[in-house]
Amino acid sequence: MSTIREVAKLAGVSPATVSRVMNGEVPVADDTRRRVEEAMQRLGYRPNSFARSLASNRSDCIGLVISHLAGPFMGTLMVNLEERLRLHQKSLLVASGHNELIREQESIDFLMSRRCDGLLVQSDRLHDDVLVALAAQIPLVVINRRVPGLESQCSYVDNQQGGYLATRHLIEQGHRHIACITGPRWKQDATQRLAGFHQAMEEAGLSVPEGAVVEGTWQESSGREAVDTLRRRGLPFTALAVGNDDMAIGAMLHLKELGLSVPEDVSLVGFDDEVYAHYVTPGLTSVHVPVDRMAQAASGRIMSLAYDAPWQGPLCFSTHLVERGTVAPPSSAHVTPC
Amino acid sequence: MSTIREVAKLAGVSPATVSRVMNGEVPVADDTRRRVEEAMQRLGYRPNSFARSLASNRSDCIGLVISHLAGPFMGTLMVNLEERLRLHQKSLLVASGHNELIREQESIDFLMSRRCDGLLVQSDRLHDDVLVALAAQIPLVVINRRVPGLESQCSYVDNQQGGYLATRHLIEQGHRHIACITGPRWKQDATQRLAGFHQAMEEAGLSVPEGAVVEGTWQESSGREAVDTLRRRGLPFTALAVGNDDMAIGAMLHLKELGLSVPEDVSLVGFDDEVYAHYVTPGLTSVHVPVDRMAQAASGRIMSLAYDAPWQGPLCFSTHLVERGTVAPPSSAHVTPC
DNA sequence: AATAAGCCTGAAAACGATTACATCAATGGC
DNA sequence: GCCATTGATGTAATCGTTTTCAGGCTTATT
Repeated sequence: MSTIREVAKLAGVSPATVSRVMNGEVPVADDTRRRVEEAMQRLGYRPNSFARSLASNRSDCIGLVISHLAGPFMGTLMVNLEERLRLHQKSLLVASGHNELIREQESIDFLMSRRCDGLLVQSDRLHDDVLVALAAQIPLVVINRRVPGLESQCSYVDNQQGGYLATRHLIEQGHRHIACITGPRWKQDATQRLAGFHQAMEEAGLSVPEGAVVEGTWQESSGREAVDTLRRRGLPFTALAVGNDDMAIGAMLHLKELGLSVPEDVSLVGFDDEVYAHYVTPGLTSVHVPVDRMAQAASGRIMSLAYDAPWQGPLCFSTHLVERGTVAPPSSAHVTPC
Repeated sequence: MSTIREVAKLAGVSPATVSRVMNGEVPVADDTRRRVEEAMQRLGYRPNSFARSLASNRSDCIGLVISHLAGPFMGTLMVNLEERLRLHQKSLLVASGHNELIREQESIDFLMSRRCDGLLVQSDRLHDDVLVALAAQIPLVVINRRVPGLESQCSYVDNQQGGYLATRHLIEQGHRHIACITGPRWKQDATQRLAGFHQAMEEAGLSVPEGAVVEGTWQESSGREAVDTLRRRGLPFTALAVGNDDMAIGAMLHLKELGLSVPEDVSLVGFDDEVYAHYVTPGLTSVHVPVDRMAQAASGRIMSLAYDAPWQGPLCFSTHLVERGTVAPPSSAHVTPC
């Protein structure tokens, strides 16, 4: 493996000049540049990234902490992040939080000890103030979450607007008795979606009876259980606004097992618009989340923070409703299906 | 940020000794070790990974090339890889091939220029000989593919056995007219699964008529199209062995639209056992692929190649059938449903 | 023609670890 | 009691860049 010195020698210049040719900030005479480039070519020169980092104190790496790598839209997230970063010759160093607070913290420590130039963090568990403190130490962008006081470094989706959209759609179809299956309360996206539900109900002058909101775990199974819970509580409902697609599908399959049909007896709206949302019959109406745009914004923002790249654009994205087959007007016969 | 020299000074030893304490290969007196550790603690010392890499010519990074990051089991794959590597304080550098040959090659170049200590490659497009040549340059483990001459560096699933399992299951249920929807011919896993199909058919003395095998694209839509193709060809079939779950679900939904019921009129077996395989009704019977074990083996193997870590274990894993509701004996009335 | 203002380039000092080699003391075998 | 071995440590070279500083050469300004 050849070094910058060998290239310099072959081109008849100093190592400094070779460095300048590579980094292209400082002006270099055309003739010199050509000679250096030719020499690099001839030797198949590859700059040593360790030496470069040591001298420049830059790693050209961006760290990514994901609370759960196998989660729903992590694939889409990573594709978009990786693509954008690589355009700028930056690498993506990935660490998983494995769904545990302590491991998320460890991941951050790990990536910091690797001296990443910036950090992208997708985490529900870390406290707001931990993130604020972190942002003071290193260029940071928070993904899929809004941290008060750090708005300009958070790329996220307007989950409340999504919840509102889903619920208003049900209301517009004539539903008055709408229950809600929400995600874990400690997750920001879950509570925001729930807030949107309440907002739409209130706006329509509809009351949300005690017990009409059931907390699930995001898992399909908890969607099934939530249906049982609602029935046990004896609450009448003709529609369900559900916090994500998995729970919605769980609820839907379970309703069918109970002999109720969707959307005739119960209408349903999911959230996330997963690829498999239309695998159920009828296809699940759901709220689409623009993960790709969120990821692109996050990478743009981290580039601007870590490398002063020019950047502008929104950091908060709104959702839209994808109508399939799980919503219909309530049949008057079924206003009280339980 | 403090340096090794400051630690050495505070502990009253030489930098070399501090280095030895950190790396722990060479013996250090207990008393000295304690003093050094205390000094590191006091200063909050973090070794500079750039300097370390430059001097030791090791990056402690493993590169991962994924042909398509958002693909089906990439999440599971990455969780397991990351976890194992981090146990050994190694980082995972991720690059995506974005489903194009040229970008896969670029990804490899990119990771090589980063001087990763080893490479994990999941690719269908790169030629066998490219991979063999690559393995001569850098510790390499190929994921989900068997490269002739590189068997000891490939972690993969026995797709043929899986295809065999699926087809034999259909045969055992009494099916005689079985069609197959396969993935793209140029993908090794697709052809292997198809080979398993042929093996089972042959073993049972069943012929595979011309046109009974339709090539799809792995996408759900191509499953639908394949059903049309088969019907257009006028081939009688009572069962379908399908190359993956998405196409299987596409076929299933389309059969229903055509007024055929599953499994009464047509039985179906998918492949991959995706989380959403049971979202369709009835749940899709499918072949389970042990991605986690494949990933664990891959990380163990790359550790052994790149860092001489002890390692042993299998690199080829077999699948098993997960029975749900899409397979039943053929009803004699429907031997020729088309 | 003298001076100033750019350009372009080279010399050399970082950057902060690892590691080959040397040293010295303590131990053990004979 | 001598020599060889082993263990613990220090010295100093090394890894391959980037970057500061200084200087030489052009060109423009007066």
